[in-house]
Amino acid sequence: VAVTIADIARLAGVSKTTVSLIINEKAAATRISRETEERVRRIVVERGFQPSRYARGLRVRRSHTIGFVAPDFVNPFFARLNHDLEAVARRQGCRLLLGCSEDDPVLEGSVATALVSHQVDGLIVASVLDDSRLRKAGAERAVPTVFIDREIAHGTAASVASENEAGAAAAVSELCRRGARRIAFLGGIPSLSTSRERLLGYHRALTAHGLPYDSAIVLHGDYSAESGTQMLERLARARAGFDALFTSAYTVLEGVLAQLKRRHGTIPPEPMLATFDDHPLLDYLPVPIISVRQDTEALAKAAFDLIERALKGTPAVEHRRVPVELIPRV
Amino acid sequence: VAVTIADIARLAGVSKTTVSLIINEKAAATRISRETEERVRRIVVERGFQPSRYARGLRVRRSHTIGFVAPDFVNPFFARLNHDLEAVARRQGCRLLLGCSEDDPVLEGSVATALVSHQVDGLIVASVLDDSRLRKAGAERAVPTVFIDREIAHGTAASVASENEAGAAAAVSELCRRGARRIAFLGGIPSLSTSRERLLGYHRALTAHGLPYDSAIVLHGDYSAESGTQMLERLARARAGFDALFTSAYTVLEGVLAQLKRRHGTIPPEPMLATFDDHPLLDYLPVPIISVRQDTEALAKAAFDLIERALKGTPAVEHRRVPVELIPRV
DNA sequence: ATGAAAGCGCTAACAT
DNA sequence: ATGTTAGCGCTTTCAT
Repeated sequence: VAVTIADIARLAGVSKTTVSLIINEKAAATRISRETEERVRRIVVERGFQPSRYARGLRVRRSHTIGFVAPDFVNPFFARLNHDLEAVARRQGCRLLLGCSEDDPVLEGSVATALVSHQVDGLIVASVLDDSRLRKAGAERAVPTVFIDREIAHGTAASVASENEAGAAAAVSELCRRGARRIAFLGGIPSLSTSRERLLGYHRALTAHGLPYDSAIVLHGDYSAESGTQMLERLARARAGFDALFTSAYTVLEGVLAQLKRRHGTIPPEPMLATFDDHPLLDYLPVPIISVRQDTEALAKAAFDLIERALKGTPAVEHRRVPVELIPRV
Repeated sequence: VAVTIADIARLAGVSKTTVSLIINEKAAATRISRETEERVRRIVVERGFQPSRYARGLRVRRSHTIGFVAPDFVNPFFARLNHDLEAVARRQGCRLLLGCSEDDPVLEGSVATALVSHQVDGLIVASVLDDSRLRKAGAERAVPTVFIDREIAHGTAASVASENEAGAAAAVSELCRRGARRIAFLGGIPSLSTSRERLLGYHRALTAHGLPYDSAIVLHGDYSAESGTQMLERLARARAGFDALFTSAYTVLEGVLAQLKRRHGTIPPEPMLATFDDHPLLDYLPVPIISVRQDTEALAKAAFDLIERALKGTPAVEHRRVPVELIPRV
């Protein structure tokens, strides 16, 4: 059914080489005459010829496809990241091939392998793997990989992430400035760099404001709304008082809000709330929620930049950090 | 670098045929002895052999890849759709290849073409094309295509969409039941089936409740937040009174909320608000927003089902509708 | 129960 | 300025 390069060649009365050179814009070498080029191009358009990526990929070993694996594409942070990655891919003439890990290390592994077998030119992954599992994962990839959002084993593979520590510190400081004295920390998967760094920022802000660190009000779970709900319940049961709450991700905040509403019928003014990540609708809640907005566009650009670099044979293991924006909401 | 089927064959002391048969689970024909199979499998695992999709695709004409083009992956509806499509693709051993149209017909065309040139087995598209442009678009695809969310030219290609009319009618009826007498309709791109059908539902609900249809409070724009803001401004300037507002998509609602907040400093209890689409955070707004939740999982499943069917050579042009859920919020 | 060989559509080195 | 040819890694028909 599909028309091949051979068809075009026959139709134009030239060789496949000639056609190939023309469609790949390599007629530049003045090798091909103006008129042959015209003629061939006309026929190409006429017949709607589309070179097969498969045949080409088989030869050239470039798929113009890059893989993106993330735990969840609904989470507004990853949704935006996804959107922005697609946009920069598009500008580069690439396509994004998706894989969802559901924050499950095993699934992540199989999904990444699947993408590799699809011959992606590069892999961008928001990984749930902790450092211990790294070597195994690293081994199976001959594909340029950059870790995004979550940094794995500093020093092994390139990565791009937000300034987690500074962002968390800014948000927690803002809580302090508003008079909070006991701020609970509801974290995500504790082994991930995001959680660790945000906890560090929390700690730093506490210290800066002369507040003590109390592990009784520092909880961990995973990055799901249910986990947010559960952590808040645990906190309540423990009767360790608190007047403010910092959630380390949007999803966790969602769970917290659900639980607050369930308990109070509405979102009460106390505890004060701050969160990593942002969402437009936060502007309209009855209480002012301090949030930290990540620059997904910059993250996306940086990730591609690193992939590009690796593809060009400069496999520098670089770690980039992107600034975040504090949205105070008064 | 990569290990090929020839390597495995050599290592195992068998032919490529044998290896191929084994990795494709076609040893079932008892053709291959138990022990050869074992041996080959061991070596495959040992060497981490991954057959090249390109070579295979070249032969078999199946990429196990399907394309998804949507206007925006941040919009929570499309984010969820994207997420769910990835999940069902994964279960089928397929991957999702992304393309964003930004609700621009030209971009949509080029992005769809790009996906086709990547040899996707099928195309799922939330199209911004209106009926007039259809023939052109349809022509370039020899690829099984199903339109999702937005139905193009009833009768030409398969489609899956929500019960837009019923959903809108339910939401608007709920507004009536709460005492609304003049309900404004803020639509999206008027040529799209979603807008038309939701408008129909609005109309039907009005009629059912004995309310007149007044075109002065029925506006159209596009599916962006800015458009929501502008429509609300136009409405205010026109001084055509209204006591309730129905937005035909989440994005439009976002723009409306932004404008309301800008004007009143907060979201006022009047006008009453209802919208197509849903978001978890709507639960926590200070005013009860009636929303209509689409069943993205069902949409995703249906879309794949139709693609599957077409691939199996039953190219029935089918139009599926999936029910929506009214979330009243009192 | 297994192998040889042709060929999918393309690119690129090497003629001419 | 243009053509020949040898693969890329795989599947599949046809032998054995």
